[in-house]
Amino acid sequence: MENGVASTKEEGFLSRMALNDNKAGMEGLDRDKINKIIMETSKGSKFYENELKRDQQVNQRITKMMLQKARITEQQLKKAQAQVEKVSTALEKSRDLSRVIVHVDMDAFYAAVEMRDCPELKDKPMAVGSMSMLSTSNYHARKYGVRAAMPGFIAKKLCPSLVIVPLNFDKYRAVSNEIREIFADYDPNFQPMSLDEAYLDFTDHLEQRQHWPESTRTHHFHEKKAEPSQEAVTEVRELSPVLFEDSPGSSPSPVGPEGVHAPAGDFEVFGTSVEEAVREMRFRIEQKTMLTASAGIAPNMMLAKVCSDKNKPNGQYRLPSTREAVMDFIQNLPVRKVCGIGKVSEKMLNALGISTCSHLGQQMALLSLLFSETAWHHFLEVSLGLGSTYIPRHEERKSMSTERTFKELSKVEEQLSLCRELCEDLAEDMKKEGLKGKTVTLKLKNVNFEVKTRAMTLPCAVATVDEIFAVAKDLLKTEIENESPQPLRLRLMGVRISAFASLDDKKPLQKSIVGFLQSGKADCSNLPWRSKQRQTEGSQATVGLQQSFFQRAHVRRLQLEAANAATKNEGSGENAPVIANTRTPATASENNHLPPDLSENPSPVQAHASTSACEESETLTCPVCFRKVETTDLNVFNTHIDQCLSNASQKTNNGTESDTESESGLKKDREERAAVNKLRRRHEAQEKKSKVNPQKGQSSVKKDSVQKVSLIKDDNKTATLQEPQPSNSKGPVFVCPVCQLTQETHDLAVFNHHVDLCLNQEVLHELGRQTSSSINPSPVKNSKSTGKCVRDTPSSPPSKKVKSLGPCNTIDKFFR
DNA sequence: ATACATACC
DNA sequence: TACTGGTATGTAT
Repeated sequence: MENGVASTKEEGFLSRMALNDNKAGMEGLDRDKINKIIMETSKGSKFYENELKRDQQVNQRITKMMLQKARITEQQLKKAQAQVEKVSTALEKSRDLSRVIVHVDMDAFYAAVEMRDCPELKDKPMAVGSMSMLSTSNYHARKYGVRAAMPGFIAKKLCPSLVIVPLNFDKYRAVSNEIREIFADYDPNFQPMSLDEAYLDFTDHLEQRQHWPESTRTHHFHEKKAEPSQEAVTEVRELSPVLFEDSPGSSPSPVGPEGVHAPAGDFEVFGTSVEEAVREMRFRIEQKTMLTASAGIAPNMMLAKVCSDKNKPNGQYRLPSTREAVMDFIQNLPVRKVCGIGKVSEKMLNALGISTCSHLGQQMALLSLLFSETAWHHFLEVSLGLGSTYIPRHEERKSMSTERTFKELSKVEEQLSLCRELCEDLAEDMKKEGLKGKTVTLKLKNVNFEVKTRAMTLPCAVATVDEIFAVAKDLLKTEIENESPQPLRLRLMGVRISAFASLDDKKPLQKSIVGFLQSGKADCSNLPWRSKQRQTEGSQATVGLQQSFFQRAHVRRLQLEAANAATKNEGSGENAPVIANTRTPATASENNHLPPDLSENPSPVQAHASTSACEESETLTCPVCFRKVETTDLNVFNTHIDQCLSNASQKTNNGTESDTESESGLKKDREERAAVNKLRRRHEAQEKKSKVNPQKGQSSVKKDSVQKVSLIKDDNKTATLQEPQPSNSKGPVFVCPVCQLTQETHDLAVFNHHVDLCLNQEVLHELGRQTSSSINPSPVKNSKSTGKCVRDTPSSPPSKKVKSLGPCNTIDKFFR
């Protein structure tokens, strides 16, 4: 039975084109009528044709999946079931209901702002955006089926009286800043997801709040109304733009056990419960911005997100922190509501007869055979109502891009100049953030909506217009050539830059240490497996230490700079251009049938680009004095650092302190540095361990999955193993994150023990570098042990120099 | 490393 | 007339 597979093309296709009515404010619409209008308006357009094509591709994927499903044997299924149960048990064990996570989301944000600022709009269906694309719509308009991501011209067909207001980002950003100030009062580490949305961890706030006096929980109405006797609730509503007719409404604080009641007047006292705290936050948002927000309260992020949608607009919903409540809540939840499951996943799951989370749970064995490991793990977590209980710190950006849609562009000169413009914009943005990246990607969309990306990675990071354009132009040229004599008929072009080398400085090596300094957590905040890890006491402690150490280093640097004001120092290499001469792609750049523009090209760029060398490969920057040391020899560099350290401590203590004190000052620095490293590494390694074994320390989830041998997976969809695995081996091969040596054990405890030893070894090294004769943790079994714990980054290839460390390993400990 | 697809706002 | 733009991540090669 081909149950679920779209019986007709039309029907299946609707899922892609049709109105998405699972969002708030869309209940009880005339769906069929709306869909008919959407389809009729779209039909025959290039966009429509392309969507059809993409839908076919999804259908093919589904067909393939169904074939795969048909080949599954009982045996396989049973085995898979066992596997799923194992993982499931481990996940269950890791369930943490102790956190109170809140997801806040402004109601129809852009539209609400525009309505607030233009009362004329209040009673009208309106949307923000353009005839080509809408960003959001108000609740009036939603009744007509008008919604975000719908082109304005279609929206107009649905609702001819629709008023479309152009975007005004600066305004939204300003409002966003206002609400973020409020968020920070409840969770200083809140995570903004966009201008109008954020996750907060209320746990700590609530603890504090229990001891707060009423006065601290009292908040005033911003505008004193003429009729002060009115009930607070009513007043709140009057302040808000008319977004809701039949909205659940936040304000009527249910007279909960703690609901301290709102006295009539110009203020309200909020209780100490979660609900009260969240209600208070929303109240303050409304008072401050005259805009309403909705919120979800749950024990993890995934659930909080779903909850915030539940009583939208201007409402909130709390899911109690019990396993039972969570499981009940999940049962009938449509999979599409879950963050991360979009149109396509939904359609594939539907094809398997899965539309709700309970189905998901029932079909896990099957899903584990048909989907990638990451995918089915996600499904499994969702089906158990699990999600992240830790709100990760805002991570550093990984890419930056700019793209533009326009009327057909086919002339080469115009394409080139547009490309240049994009590069200019991008370079400007890069400059603002002081970024440099190694990979430049060109994105093209032709008039048939077909998208292409072409990328090139340079040996060194770049940032300037000329550097970026030099690459983008070559990529574009190549595409033009490949298509010729036909022209490229473009409707969109974009340029992206990624693979950032470093933030403030250009040295890749510098990144870790500077990032560490700034974030107080080094790069580990970037690591993918960080997400579930709660910050440890240890890393908190680091902050203080590292500041004292690095602050002194900074002071030292300033001193030196002052002293050497006249000397060359900075200038020479610092801003040297950075394109390597190997950059130019081997494509036949000249000699072709291109208009002169292509070969004419800014030769200065070329010249500039090809003559400049990778400066970062020539020098290292001292973490103490922050000056460049012109050497590639790490021993030399380490000697320099040692000198700097002793200089620094001597200078600091100069005259005022005795020799012994100075001695101890030096020692203190060293110890601090060691401690910083120790803690940081511990933190990192902990997290690396948790990649193998993600759930808070114990019980192996990933381990199980690592052990999993691909069961079915003939063609694609092979389970990705964490480590390359000898095909015969009976288990995973663990690689120590510290010494990078392969540990051939299947026992996680043994492996963890090894890692701990390795870490301790490092600390010992750090503390008594001169005296220590290495105390090697005996690798459980190692392939090429020199006995030294020389670390090597698993992912980012370090410059060779770091690898080829001599006996002194100060540096590789320092950086990374 | 590159290309493409999916997802989110 | 007209179907975005910015970022991240997963999957396949």
